[in-house]
Amino acid sequence: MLPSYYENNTHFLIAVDCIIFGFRKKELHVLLTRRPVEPLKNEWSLMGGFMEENESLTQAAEKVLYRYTQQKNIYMEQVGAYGEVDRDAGGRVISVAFYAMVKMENFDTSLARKFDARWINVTALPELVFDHNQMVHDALTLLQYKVSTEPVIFNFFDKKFTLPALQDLYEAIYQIPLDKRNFRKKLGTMDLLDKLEVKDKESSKRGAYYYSFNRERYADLIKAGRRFSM
Amino acid sequence: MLPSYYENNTHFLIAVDCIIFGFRKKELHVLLTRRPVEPLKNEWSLMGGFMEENESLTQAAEKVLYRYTQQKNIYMEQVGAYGEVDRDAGGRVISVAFYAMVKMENFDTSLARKFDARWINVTALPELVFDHNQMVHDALTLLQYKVSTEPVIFNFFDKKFTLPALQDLYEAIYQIPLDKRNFRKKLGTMDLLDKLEVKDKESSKRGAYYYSFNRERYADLIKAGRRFSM
DNA sequence: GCAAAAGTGTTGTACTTACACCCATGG
DNA sequence: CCATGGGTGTAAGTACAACACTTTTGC
Repeated sequence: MLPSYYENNTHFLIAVDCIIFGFRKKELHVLLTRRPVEPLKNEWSLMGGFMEENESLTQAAEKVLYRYTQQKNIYMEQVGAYGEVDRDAGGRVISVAFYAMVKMENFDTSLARKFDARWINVTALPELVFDHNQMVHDALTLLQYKVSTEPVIFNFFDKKFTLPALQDLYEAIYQIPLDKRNFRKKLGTMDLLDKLEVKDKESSKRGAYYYSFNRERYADLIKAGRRFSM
Repeated sequence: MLPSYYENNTHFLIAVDCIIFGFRKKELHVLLTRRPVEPLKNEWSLMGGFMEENESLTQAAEKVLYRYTQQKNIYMEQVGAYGEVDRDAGGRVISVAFYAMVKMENFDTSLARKFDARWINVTALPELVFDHNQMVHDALTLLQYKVSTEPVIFNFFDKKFTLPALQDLYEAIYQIPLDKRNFRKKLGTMDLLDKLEVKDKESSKRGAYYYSFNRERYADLIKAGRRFSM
């Protein structure tokens, strides 16, 4: 039996909206869909869903992510809660936004048809429903901060990546060009990447070496009181 | 009439919890209270309240801040939403945390008696109810970031402040000692403070000059593409 | 053989850190 | 006159920014 102090208060619908980021061909994309229900049916929208009774906010977000990507263990972080009274034209809904980094190389394109989902370049977003444009903006700001202070950018890749691709990704996130030599020097001084034997021959004739992120050396760096910085 | 797509979903209690920071005598404090209701009645808790029907999250937080401080226009920022299933022993409640910076010099001590409120040094917090310790920790992390990148620290003062007090405050927030000369040099290069005629004679015999933050010059600095950094 | 992308070092400048003494005043 | 906190500059080290040419290879 719940205390009446609790139950005499208003109850609210809670939604979770996910800003799903992916990287391909030098561009940072967001996974959008055509909103399947009224109001604003068929307008562009983030991937979302209502929170259910026996799940945490995090679990609700994981559920949404799994539904639209079929991937598990996606890197995800909360952006914040959005609670303006009129933010959702369909009713009083408080929404909690999460951003996620997915490996687009693994993305199942049949999902796109099933959910009417499309990857849209973050620099060319259409008008989204409700406050979703604001959410994307806030998510990108947070993403910029995160990838500059923690080695989370590697979540966009499936284990290995080339340095040109990594630089392209940082440039797409920061939305500024970076100097190639300075970029590689800075990466080099942290000594966190392992150069692999293989090259990516798809995006150039010469081919670029693949690298992988070394978690053990990152742990050592942190233990030594140093920090990731890009 | 609401679409059934909306109303067929579970509704939740939403609370707002405020981490109210204040600064006095070289120490950063948080305003705590003894929880007035069951469960965990009389345990240490943040200031909070349930969200009501016709208010935004921000308005709900402002309401809580006003109730416990009687101050308006308090600088406030959202920390995030907390939604673990068992986070509140009294029922299923999603809480959104906000931190606030208040001017302790203006604080009305009669409020302390009325609400059983006490300022507690942030380095010596007791065990708080639910996930409130986590909220304070997250709020402090965010506060550290904010005061290093935006000139928001001045919200702890009522217009004027001395440089020793400002340095003490940064040290209390960062929880590391700072070098006095380097601190003043860095402040000086941004040229955002106006030296006043008057001195504070309370905390030393010689007295320290008061300064005030110059909003116009800060706007100019931003316009010039530069940024606040401390 | 040439276009297209990968890879590689140096130098000047700006910022950060470390550090010690004199000053003003109330008691 | 002395204890207490306020105020001031310099030099070394580190990090950042700017910049151009050679290498590889598919076509």
